[in-house]
Amino acid sequence: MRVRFAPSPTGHLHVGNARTALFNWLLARGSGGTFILRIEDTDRERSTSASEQAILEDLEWLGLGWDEGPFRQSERLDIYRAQADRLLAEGRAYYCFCTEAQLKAEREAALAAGEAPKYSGRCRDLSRSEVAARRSRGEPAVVRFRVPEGGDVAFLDKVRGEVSFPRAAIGDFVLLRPDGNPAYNFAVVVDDALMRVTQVVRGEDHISNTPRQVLLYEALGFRPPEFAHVALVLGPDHTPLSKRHGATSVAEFRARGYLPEALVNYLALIGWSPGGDQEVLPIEELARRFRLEDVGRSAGVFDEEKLAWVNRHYMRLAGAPRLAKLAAPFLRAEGMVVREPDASGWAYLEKVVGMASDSVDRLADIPRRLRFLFSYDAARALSDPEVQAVLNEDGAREVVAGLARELAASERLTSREAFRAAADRVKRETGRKAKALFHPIRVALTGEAGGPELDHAVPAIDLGAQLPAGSGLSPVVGCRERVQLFLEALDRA
RNA sequence: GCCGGUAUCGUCUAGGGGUCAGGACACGUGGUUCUCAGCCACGGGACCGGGGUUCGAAUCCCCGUACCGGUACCA
Repeated sequence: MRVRFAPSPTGHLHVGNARTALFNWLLARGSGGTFILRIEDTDRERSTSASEQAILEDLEWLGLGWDEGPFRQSERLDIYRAQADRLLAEGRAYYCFCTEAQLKAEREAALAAGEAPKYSGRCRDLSRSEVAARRSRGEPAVVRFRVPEGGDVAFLDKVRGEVSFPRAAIGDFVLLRPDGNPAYNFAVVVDDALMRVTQVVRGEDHISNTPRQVLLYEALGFRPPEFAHVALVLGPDHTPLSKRHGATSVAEFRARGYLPEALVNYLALIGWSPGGDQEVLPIEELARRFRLEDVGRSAGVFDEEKLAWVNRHYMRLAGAPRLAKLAAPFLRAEGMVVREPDASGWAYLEKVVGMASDSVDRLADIPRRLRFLFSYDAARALSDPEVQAVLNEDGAREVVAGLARELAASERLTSREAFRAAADRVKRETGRKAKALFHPIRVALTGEAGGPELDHAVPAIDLGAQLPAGSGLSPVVGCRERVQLFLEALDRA
C-alpha cells in the first residue's frame, strides 16, 4: 500500500488537514505500507517556503513521519509538460487561447441563464495551422483536456460507496497554465500515478474533482488508485472550522499546550471509532485498528473540551522529565524560568510541574497553577475575596499566628513529613483541624485560596527557597518569610 | 441555479427490520480529599420530518427539510 499526504503550502497545517494526514499515516503504518509527502505548490502566487517549512515541522511534531519525499510539484514541471504533450499529440488535449475576461463573462452568462457554467469549447476545434500561428505569435495559451462526451463517470469510494457524476457537467478543464505550471487536477493525477499511489485518502472537498481525475487516468493510460473521501471538520456552529472559532491550526494547539499525542488521538476520533470501550489509545494501536471502511461519512464538530480531556490523560502519562521540558517554555514566558535551568533547576521543575499538571488541561495552564511559588504577595492575597472569606472564619487568624510561631522555630519544611509535623503542632496548639486548620495555612503560605495539595505545595515552597542562585528559576520566598509577611500585611490592614 | 454528499443524546460515536438504542466528552446531584483536578455513585439527554414497504421501520425505499462540498488558469 502506498498513500500520500499532499498539502499546498499556503498557510499553517489546519487540524482538518492534519486529520487527513493522520488517516493516511495510520493506513500506511497499519499495513506496513509507504507514506509519501508531496507539496502541491503549483500556485506560485500563494505558495511560500515558510508555509512549507511550518507544515513539515507540524507533521514532525505530531509524529507523522513520512517515508518518501517531500516532493515538490514546482520541481517536476517537465514531467507534467511531457505528459501534457502526450495528450496533445493524441488529440486528447488542445491549446486554448480564451482570455480570462472572456471566460468570466461566459461563466456569468451561464449562471444567469440557470445553466451549469462550464467551458464553452470555443478553442476545441481550432485548426492545426491556426494554433501554430497563434502560438508562434506568442499568444498566451493554456492546455485543456478534451472531456469525452456522454454518460457518467463513476468510481468506488472506500468511505462513500459508489459515486457517479454526469460527464456532461464537466467542462474541458485546464491542464497547463500559460506559464507552464500544471493545474491541480493534472498534477495530482500525474504524480499519484507516477508515485504509484494505491489509495488516495483526502478531504471531501475533492470529491467532485475525482471524476475529472478518473478521466485523466484513462486518457493517460494509468490505472486509477482507490479513492476515499473523508468528511470535513467543522466548528461548534457547524460551519467549517475557521479562525473565527479560535485555534484551527496544529501550531495554535501546540502553543496552547496540547501534547502531540493528545491531538493525534483526538483527531483520530473525529469520524472514526476504534471500537471497544477504550478511546484513549497510543498511535500504534490506532494504526493497528484503523480501517477506511469504518470511517464515517458525515462531518464532525471539533470539540476542544474533549481534546482537553484527552490531553489530561496524556499529561498524566508523560513522565516528569518530559513534562518539565514541555512546560519550561510556558514558564519562561511568564518569567518563572529566567534562563536555561541548571541541574538543580530542572530537578525542581520536574517536581513542581508534576504537582501542577494533574489538575490542569494544558501546559499553558501550568504557570498559573505555579504562580504561588514565584510571586508571593501578601497584600495581593488579602485583597482576594476568597482569601478574606477564609480569614473571616472562626480561629483562622489564630492558626496563622500559631503557624508563624511554629515556623520561626523549625527547620524549612522541605518534605511532606516535615510539613505534616508542623501542621500537627499548630493543630495541637490551636485546637483547629481539617478545613479550619488547612485553609488558613494555605492562604498564608500560598497567598491563594486554591492550588495544589499542601502536602506538595508547602515542600515545593521551601525547596524552592533553597535553590541556588544559578538555578535559572525566579527566586522563591520561603514559608517562614511568607507567614511573617502575611502577618505584617494583616496588621496593616 | 446546477451537480454531488450527509443526517442517532449539546458534541464525538456504537448499533441496526423486533435492543431497556450502548459508550465517551460535556452537564446535574450526592460522596470523598484543606481547595481545584481526580475518583466513586446516581441522574437527565438522541434515531431530522412526512409518506411508503412490512406482522413490525430508528434501520429498507421515496419525497421534503436542513447542513456541507463543488461549480476556477485555488488546491
